[in-house]
Amino acid sequence: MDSVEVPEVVVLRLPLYVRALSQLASESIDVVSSQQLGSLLQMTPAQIRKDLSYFGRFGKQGRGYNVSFLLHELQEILGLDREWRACLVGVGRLGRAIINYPGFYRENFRIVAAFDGDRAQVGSTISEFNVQPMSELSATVIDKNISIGIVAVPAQQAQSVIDVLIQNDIKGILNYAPVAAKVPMNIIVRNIDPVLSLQSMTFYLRELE
Amino acid sequence: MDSVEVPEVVVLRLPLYVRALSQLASESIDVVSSQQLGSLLQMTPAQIRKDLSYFGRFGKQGRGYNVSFLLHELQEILGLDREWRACLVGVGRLGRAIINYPGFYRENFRIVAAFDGDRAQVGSTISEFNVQPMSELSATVIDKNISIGIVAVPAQQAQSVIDVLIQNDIKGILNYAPVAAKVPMNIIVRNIDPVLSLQSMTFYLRELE
DNA sequence: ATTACTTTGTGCCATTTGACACAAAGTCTG
DNA sequence: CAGACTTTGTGTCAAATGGCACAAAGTAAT
Repeated sequence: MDSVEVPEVVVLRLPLYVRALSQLASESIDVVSSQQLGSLLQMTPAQIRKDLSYFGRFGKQGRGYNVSFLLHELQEILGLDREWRACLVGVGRLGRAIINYPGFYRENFRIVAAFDGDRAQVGSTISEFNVQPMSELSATVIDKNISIGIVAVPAQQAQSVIDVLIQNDIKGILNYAPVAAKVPMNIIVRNIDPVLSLQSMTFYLRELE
Repeated sequence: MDSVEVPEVVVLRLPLYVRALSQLASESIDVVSSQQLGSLLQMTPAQIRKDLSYFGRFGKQGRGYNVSFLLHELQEILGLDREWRACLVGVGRLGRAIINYPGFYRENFRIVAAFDGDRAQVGSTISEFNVQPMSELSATVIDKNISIGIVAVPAQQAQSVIDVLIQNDIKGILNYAPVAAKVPMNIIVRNIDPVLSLQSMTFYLRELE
């Protein structure tokens, strides 16, 4: 099947296609060309076609791509045709915002448990979640079939939290802490770090003044 | 000076170096080699040296880099040796979390105004901010010398908000809305989109089950 | 049916990006 | 101060990435 390894950059773009296609589907648009998709996403049609060609031949010459067909194919490729369960670690300001963010739920990501290393937080209730101590992580991950850990603790504690998650067989980590996590190669980490984004932005803004 | 254009990938990595160096400085470490920095950040020493070489010769052979010197140099290169003022657009759940996030302030990014297109929100007070109507954006941007716009409105309204920001001479946009913003080339956009991150993560998690 | 379009999938090439490896320059030890 | 290390900065090459351009395959209109 995948005789050639799919480059990671390609995988990173697939969700963009999924989002654009969802949008088109919701507008009852049946067919879309790589041209149109490209102008929606600000990228060249050739890149879109090439990305898709890693996975199959989804289009029709002279016509384009069937929106709902391609959408479903991509969702299946990305594993979005199922529910994913995550646990949150850290229920400070950031953690609470994450729990209350409806965007995860809408895309079939379920936060099903919340942990905190701070004794003072444990036992409190945050929007229907009972905040559990880290010692219960092991049992809860198995019990609730959790595969993703969301890290929202201060920088100093992040690495040790990540270590615990990995020890408990978590394979994917969404890291909001401002640290470069050290993890084995088979663990997938995604960092959310608005400060880094701003700090690279100012390099270009600076030149304008 | 910059006879060769600095690649954007390099600029994106500089903030990582700044962060690591800050960490080292706070531990009173005076000197660091590209080797050590590399193991901290999980990258090859050669890449670090090459990245830095775009901007100057900061190291000493046989010794490494002076931490506080290199830190200051990079901060200056990135324009982090000054304060940057931003306005927030959208004071829903996400916007409120952003306002209350102390990480921006700590790194010299100041949110100095908050706007919302929703009449119902305008006039309310959110942690000392008076929420202003979009009609006041133009005057406030000039008045408060704002150069960055932080977009935290629903997807549907994002593009029009971004258009307004650009019309008012905002050159950098931190976009939390799940849309591919259409902007002229001279505008710098950084997207914060945890759902996209998760959706590319599951591609790899899926293979494990 | 024929002709003029449209659009895909991909071979090919140019550009970008990353890593190796080494001379040059400095440090350290005895 | 000599010799063994260490480490930078960069020339060179290899790999990854992106875009062009075109044959093949379809559509549409007369």
